[in-house]
Amino acid sequence: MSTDKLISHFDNYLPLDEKEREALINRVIEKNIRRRQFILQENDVCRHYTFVISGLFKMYAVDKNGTEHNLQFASENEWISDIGSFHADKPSRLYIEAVEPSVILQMEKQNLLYLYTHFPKFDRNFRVIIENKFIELENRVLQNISSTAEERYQTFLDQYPQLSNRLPNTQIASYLGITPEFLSKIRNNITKK
Amino acid sequence: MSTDKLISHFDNYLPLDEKEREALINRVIEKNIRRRQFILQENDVCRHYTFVISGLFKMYAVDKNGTEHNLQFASENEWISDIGSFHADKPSRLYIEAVEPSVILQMEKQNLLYLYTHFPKFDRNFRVIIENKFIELENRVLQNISSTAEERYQTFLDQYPQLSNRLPNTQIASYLGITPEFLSKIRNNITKK
DNA sequence: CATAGTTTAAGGGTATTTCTTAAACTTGTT
DNA sequence: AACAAGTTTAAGAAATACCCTTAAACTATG
Repeated sequence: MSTDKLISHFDNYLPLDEKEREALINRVIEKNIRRRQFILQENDVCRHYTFVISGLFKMYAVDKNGTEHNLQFASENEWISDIGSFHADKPSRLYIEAVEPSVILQMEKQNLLYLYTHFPKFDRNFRVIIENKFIELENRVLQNISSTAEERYQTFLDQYPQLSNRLPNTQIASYLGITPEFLSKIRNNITKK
Repeated sequence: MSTDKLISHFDNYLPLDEKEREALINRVIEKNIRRRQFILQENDVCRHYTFVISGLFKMYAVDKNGTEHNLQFASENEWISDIGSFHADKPSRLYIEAVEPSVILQMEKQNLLYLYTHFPKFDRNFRVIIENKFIELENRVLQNISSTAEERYQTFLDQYPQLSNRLPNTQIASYLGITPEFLSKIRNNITKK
């Protein structure tokens, strides 16, 4: 069962007991998502925390020129959500789109709040989960303000080797904040070395 | 008392009851910090969560050329810490330095863990606190990958007007990921408009 | 409380990085 | 097979860094 993956995801933190497991699996819904299908679109309120069982998503904003800017990727065993929109019930500026055919588990806000209220362990576990995501994001900001595009690309390859195989370079360029043409040039430079 | 500021900080989340307040104030230490004094230096393990009562700090990394890159500022009623170093007990790559004479409250890891274990509300409150910081950081990443230096500067002024008065432009440039000279040019451009 | 020392801001010139545009080519999808 | 999406190349333009000078604004302390 795909809920097993979610249960054992929590083994990386404080493992769930029987009651918590049951409460959790009764409050998530499994969905199959096609490639290019959206689970969040701009101006919609983000209503779910999404846990990826298999597949790959990108979360991005579209600027006034229509250019996409990738804020985050999420693959197996990762959570993805616009948590600003989710918690404030306000329209999102972001899209979340499947890059590969995917299977996900989704939890609505009222259900997450139920878990938080009745089982403090979820507060704890999600605190630690988001602390880790925060650290990751802090490193990314540091890279962005201190490194050249080529260094950022190398770091991306080192840090997410599996992702770099599953994503087209256009998507990686968008994540790094550079144009696909310039990434192509960087790759050419690296090859020559 | 400066601990009152900390207590009422939590009123923005789930307010603390009498026992929680007492547990909290018994586990923090107040310190006066001089301008330019460090509360964390590279290669030291970050041993405290620091809550700023008054004053202003910058957290930054120093690259191989000796250039500082500001990851974060923290003023009144904000938490600052290298949480990666703090939780993993590993040497930090960051400095936290007072930009102004400051008063802080510091909590050691064992005390924070005590609060987490005995009063679930702290898990909850720190989860929400870090969720908010995560959202802020996500917005900054989006800015970094999608906007010009001038746009980022304008956003900074709009978002942190008080900070922009208390910080020299060199520090703001470092936060934005540009050179002080280029920020000076940007300011010149803006004036002309 | 004055002055020397340090930090900050601004300006100009040149070098480097990165973007823009456009076209050709390759690969993947239906 | 046909269309869409992704990659590469190249030339010129724009954004930004780098280096240096000068002047102004702090700040420490004799």
